[in-house]
Amino acid sequence: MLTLQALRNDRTALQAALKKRGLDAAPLLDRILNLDLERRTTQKKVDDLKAQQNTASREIGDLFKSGKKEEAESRRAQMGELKEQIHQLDELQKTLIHDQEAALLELPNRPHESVPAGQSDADNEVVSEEGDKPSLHEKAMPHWELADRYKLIDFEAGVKITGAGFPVYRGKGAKLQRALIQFFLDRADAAGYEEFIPPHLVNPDSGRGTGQLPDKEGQMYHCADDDLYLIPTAEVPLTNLFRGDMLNAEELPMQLCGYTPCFRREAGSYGKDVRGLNRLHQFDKVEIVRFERPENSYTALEGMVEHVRNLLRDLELPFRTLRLCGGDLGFTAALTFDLEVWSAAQQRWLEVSSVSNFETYQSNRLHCRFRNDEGKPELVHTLNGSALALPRIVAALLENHQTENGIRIPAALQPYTGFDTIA
RNA sequence: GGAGAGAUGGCAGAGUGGUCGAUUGCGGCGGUCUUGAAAACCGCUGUACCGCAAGGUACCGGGGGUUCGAAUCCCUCUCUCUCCGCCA
Repeated sequence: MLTLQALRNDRTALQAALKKRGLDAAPLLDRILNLDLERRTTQKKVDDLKAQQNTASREIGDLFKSGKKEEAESRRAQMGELKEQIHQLDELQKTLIHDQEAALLELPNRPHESVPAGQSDADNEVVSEEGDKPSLHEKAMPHWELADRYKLIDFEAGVKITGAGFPVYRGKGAKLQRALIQFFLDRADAAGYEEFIPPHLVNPDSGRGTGQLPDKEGQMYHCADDDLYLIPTAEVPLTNLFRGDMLNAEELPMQLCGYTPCFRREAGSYGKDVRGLNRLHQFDKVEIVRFERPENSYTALEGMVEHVRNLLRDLELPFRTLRLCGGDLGFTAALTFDLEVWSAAQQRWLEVSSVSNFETYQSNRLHCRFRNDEGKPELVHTLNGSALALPRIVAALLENHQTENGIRIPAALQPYTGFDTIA
């Protein structure tokens, strides 16, 4: 969430920035600032009363010690009303803080100045496009047919043992998954990201830390008996690693990566969008995460995008980079670049990576800080990106590299698969 | 699952009802000394909120209670550790 300070300091600019999301933040900002004013007034009152109480208590203690018992007793008898007043104001203060916190949680992150205004993904800005879209032979198929033909993925078996959206990978299909994971992890390692294997279930505090809770509750699988959530992305456990911590300034930037399966309920989709590997309830992903000093975070973001581009180049996939517009920008992000690969057989772009800078939006909720050069605690900037999510990469690999004699494995991946063709 | 112990500042670790926001050590910052560094010595060093400031208030795992007054007593929850049981 945004800091109250950011909101108070420069409300006009904030309101203008949020407009790029298509959000009229004025009523919410008014509500928060009014609550803030009331909270401060109450604070002043209650602090004064408590100061009175503290002074009186000290004096009563002194009276007892110096043997003036009667005077002490009479002073003590007078404290009741003061106590009651304090109690009531304390309760009011709690309500105000709670309401203010709740209102603050409703406010999305402030878009970076480079974010274009816009309603939907149609308004995203194409930053660059790279690679040649292949022209396929006449009998070319979409990936779900290829997966079936070469016995790489068994969608029906997944439906039987679990349900739709839980594919079973088999044979070379399974090996391809494992090869991609290893390939992505090796590249992340070479780029300086330390590998982590985090838990795949997290507690509610972690869900709140990265912003999945409370608003996106329905998108995660929940284990009710233990009140744990299946992670929708490794971002959740990786970022929460440092929840509540004071980071060592010399250790910044911190670069983490991790492979995990990801679980998403994704209710409400249908049609070609969810066909085959396009949208799944369980999928694999390698995630990269950075904790940065604020002044470096946008340079770091560029670096992360370039890291992902290099992966796509090595996989010989045509791709483009989008700068998300305000309307398509995630709730918690200040700036996001999406990377999309061209799906030749489906004739459409598939999102394979989303790289974002959250600035202090996550770290404020996480209470994750470092000591700046003045020795003062300061919120870090957090960033993350997929590097990469597997299913749509697999879809594009199958479709774009298909020939009449089988599917060609890109050279960079062959050391990992141990085969150069799927036939 | 059973029994016991514990949770205090960046870290370690004292503190069992009244100048305790908290002794001390480490770490960090500044200084003396030194050509420089180390060592030694001296000093400073938590966070948040209110306030122009002076200052005030809160925070010793979370929540509640007792009391004029709680890190300290009581209740409760969470977590950690040790031992036992079960298990990959």
